[in-house]
Amino acid sequence: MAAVDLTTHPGHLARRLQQAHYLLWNTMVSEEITSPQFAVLNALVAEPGLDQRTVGERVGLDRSTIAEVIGRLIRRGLLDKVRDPQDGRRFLLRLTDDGVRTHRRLTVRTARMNQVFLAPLGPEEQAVFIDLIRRVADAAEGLRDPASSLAAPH
Amino acid sequence: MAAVDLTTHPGHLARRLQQAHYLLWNTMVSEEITSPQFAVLNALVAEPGLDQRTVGERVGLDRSTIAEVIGRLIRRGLLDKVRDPQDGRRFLLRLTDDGVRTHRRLTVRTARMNQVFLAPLGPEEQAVFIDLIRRVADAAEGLRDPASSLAAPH
DNA sequence: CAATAAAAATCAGTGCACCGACGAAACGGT
DNA sequence: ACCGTTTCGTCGGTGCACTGATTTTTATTG
Repeated sequence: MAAVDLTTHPGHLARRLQQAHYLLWNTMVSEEITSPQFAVLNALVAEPGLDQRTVGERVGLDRSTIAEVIGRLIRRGLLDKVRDPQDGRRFLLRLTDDGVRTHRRLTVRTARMNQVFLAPLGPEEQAVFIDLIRRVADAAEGLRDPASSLAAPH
Repeated sequence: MAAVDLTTHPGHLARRLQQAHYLLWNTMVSEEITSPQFAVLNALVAEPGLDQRTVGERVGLDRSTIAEVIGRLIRRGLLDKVRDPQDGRRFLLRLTDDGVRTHRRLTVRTARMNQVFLAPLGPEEQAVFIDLIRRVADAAEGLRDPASSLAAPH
């Protein structure tokens, strides 16, 4: 009888929120392009010619994951990857014409999806929600390396 | 130059929030038991003897995923699974002694982790945050089957 | 009571997300 | 010019999450 009420646990709610968004994306935006894939396209619209690692940093994905996502986008012909002539370790990324078109087409739909997603909240609440979630996420992300003496006992 | 500011997109923020929580869980709670696994243990502390599908419903996981999670918990000896004598399709789930101990041990740590996670917000903000995130998640989950004419064009 | 429908679980396939280890390229200082 | 270090990308392994198809068992209906 020592069970906990998970609906008061932000982590559990975060997971459910993310899943709900995943489903809504599939029905309202695209079944072929995922939300992380769109984030990569978007980062390259803003800054063409970025290298792989930096794109991952911009959208919040580690090196392994970004490599997979980029691999899929290249296979679908939305992205090109060329070795940096200045630095042979890097790959420079660039959208294809199809990639640009896809990004433009999906941008409209993401805006509509966001409206539906936030519809249960009033206008002021929506702004508060965005602000709170961003502050928590930012703080937790900054909580990674710094000597942090938060390690679990066992 | 038609790039979007993803820090205003709740879906993108939800993903980052979930990732941040995942990392914090690993450092502050356990590297062996994951948050969804703990949720399953917790559901079975509250209601011992549930079947697999119902546990999935309680914690918000579909049939495929809950099967995998339960498989891991059984392999680690935290859970037992027996056929329902009344209904041969079902498997009834029950915690082992080790499962009960693990749940108790982790409960304390999750509470501490939640404090750290929500620390960037003031006390009232924390309550608002929980309320908003729950309302959005609940609404989006209820948005699944009902004929919903939200389907994407292409 | 047999044919059919519904429900529980599994399986195959795709995709995101992490870690740790590895190889190749570049940089730094001596 | 050289050796050690850092950095970029890859690879292997684990785990969550979904869909759609299949299997087994139960329930329903003609």
